[in-house]
Amino acid sequence: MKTEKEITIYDIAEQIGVSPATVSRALNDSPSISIATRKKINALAEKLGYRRNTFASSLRLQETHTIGVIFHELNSQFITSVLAGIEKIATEAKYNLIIVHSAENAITESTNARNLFHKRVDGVIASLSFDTEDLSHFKQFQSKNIPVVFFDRVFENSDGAKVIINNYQAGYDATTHLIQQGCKRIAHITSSLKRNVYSERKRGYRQALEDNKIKFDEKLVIIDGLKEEDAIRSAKRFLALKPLPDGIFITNDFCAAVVMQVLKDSGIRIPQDVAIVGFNNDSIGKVVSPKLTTINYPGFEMGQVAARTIINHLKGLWNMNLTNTVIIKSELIIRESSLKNGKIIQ
Amino acid sequence: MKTEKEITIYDIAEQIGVSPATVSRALNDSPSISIATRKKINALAEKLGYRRNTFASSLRLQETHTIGVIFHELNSQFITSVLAGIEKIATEAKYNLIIVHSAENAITESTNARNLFHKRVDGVIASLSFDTEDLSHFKQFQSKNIPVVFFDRVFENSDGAKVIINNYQAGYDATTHLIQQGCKRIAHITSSLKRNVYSERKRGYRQALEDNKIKFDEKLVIIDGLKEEDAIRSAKRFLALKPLPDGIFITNDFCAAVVMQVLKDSGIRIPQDVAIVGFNNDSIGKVVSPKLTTINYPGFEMGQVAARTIINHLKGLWNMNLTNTVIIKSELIIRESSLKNGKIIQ
DNA sequence: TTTTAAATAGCAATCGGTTGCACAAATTTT
DNA sequence: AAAATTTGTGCAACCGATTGCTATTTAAAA
Repeated sequence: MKTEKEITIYDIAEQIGVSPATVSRALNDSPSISIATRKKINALAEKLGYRRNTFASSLRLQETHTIGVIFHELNSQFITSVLAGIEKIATEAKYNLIIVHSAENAITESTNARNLFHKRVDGVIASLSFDTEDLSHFKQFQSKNIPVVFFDRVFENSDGAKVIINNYQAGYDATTHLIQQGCKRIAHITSSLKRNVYSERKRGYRQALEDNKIKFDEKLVIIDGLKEEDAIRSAKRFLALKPLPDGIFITNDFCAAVVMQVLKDSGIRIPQDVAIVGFNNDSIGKVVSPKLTTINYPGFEMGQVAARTIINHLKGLWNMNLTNTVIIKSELIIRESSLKNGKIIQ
Repeated sequence: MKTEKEITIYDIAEQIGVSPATVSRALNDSPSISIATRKKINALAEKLGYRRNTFASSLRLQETHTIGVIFHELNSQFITSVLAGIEKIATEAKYNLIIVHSAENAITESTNARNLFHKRVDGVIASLSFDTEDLSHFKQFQSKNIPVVFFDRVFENSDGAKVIINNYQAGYDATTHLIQQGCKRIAHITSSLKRNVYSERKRGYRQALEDNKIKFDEKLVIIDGLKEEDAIRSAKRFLALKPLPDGIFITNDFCAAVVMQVLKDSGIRIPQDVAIVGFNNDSIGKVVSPKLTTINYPGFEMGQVAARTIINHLKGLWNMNLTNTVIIKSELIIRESSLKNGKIIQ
């Protein structure tokens, strides 16, 4: 079906009158070829519209210059920022990306891992799905010495490199802020505690309560998914709590926005009746009213660090297994939704 | 660096005592190999953890079974839905995807196209960036008979397959709805009129005004980007209009949400003072107050249609150039932000 | 039983780029 | 001017899967 014939190094070699080996070396800027020859070959290649056959190359070199990215879902600004960060570094280093997502499903994640393995990625960057129970599907990479870097959702006590934030601290800060605003009874809407990000935030939430002499109550912890319907369900469960809490720490901005909407529809005033703190610093937080207090989660930076880690490892610049965990800085951003007293910042 | 040796068809052939050719055929379920042999080979392949070397295969077959997807930006639910739709169909047909985005930049788009070309994708699905002026960077695909399908943002009078909605009709419907709600002076916040989606919507907006004997006024058309800062700027320009219009048709939900926020901050009541209709049916529209009236833009379906079109073409099931343009259905979703009178539907 | 046809599997070339080693030419050193 | 280097290129063997053509075996037909 192809119309124009594909140009190969053999064509170029023939036209210039050198061997294909010389052409190959010239195109790779090998110093063993004279500059004059190199120039001539590159010029002709350009003119003929030569494009390297990456399959032939990968076949011979046994490497793909490709990094696989596995993540849970494409539904937040945080995750798109991470991808942008990865993309930036990968592009600079001339690595290709194959991006797959698990839709929060452990089986899909496993299938995706298998696919990446078959596509022979040189390395993997991953964030775990909701219900992933173990890392067995990443073993295949280890067996071929393919590096894997986890970000965001990780198994904290597993081997390998990880890029995370201090979720415990973030949860602690968010809760402390609510307490400082005068909240006495604070609920926590979160998601699968199998995931470090949520369990750690909960730990921070709990510790902050206890440090302020507020009794931790498991009944105030509402666990569900992060989709719209899940958030609506969570909000309803919140509304059923008696007496109604006066603050909520919600581990996701979109979820927080939906909950806020449901509460407002029920005639609850925010923050006067219920103060809310979200998580992620998604742009949605700035278009809801009141604007959402949240934790800034630096996705772009996280993506960059993850990509840089794996690429440097692949290039042999450092051994990844030594640098085990990188912790990125996060911080509380105070807006209106949590301000029972005090001024509006921002 | 690899630890475990990679299994090839030669290893399998040797262990079973057949030729590599037989193994290859068996793994591809060729009927020219007896069922017994096929079973034996597949079982051993499985046992040894064989993985097909796709480079060797692509090199030999001169096809990659990969589709490139170029789109403008990863910032809306619409676009992630499109990707999900493409992904679904591609996965079912065992096609791989390479996904790149231009960040609304014509030069990046061009570079991306070049990269996909070098990676020898079998086909391309694309939506144009903001400031793309011409389709010259897609010529390279035509020259090799690589099919290209455009979706959403297209050049309407160019050759090739397109998957779009009737943007004119959608703009007409949105504006008519505002008029029916009693709006007399309706502004339009939109984006680059180089893009069909925006120019067509504007055309619909204008026609609706004229059909209802409202004079079209170019001064009421505000053109800017779609990011948060752009939307804030648009909102300020809107606020400077004298007399202030009583309705706005905004061609993007996120943008509409931001504008709404700015207007509310200025003490404007929505929809009483200004009624608003957005576009895309992003989930953000349901968490702002009042909830946003919008146009449902079926991204998932659009992605599926685009992918199906190109894959069927690649499989030779139909000739894409004959089926020129597919129009997907869109519709007005009425929520609170536009209801000056009438009941809330939802 | 012999001939013909069908089923099964192998040979060997091919896809295009890379690279260790060999070799010739140009340059420098003795 | 001869010997020792340095520089620039070519040869040929990979990398692994695929497939047209051929050869062999087996089953069916004459």
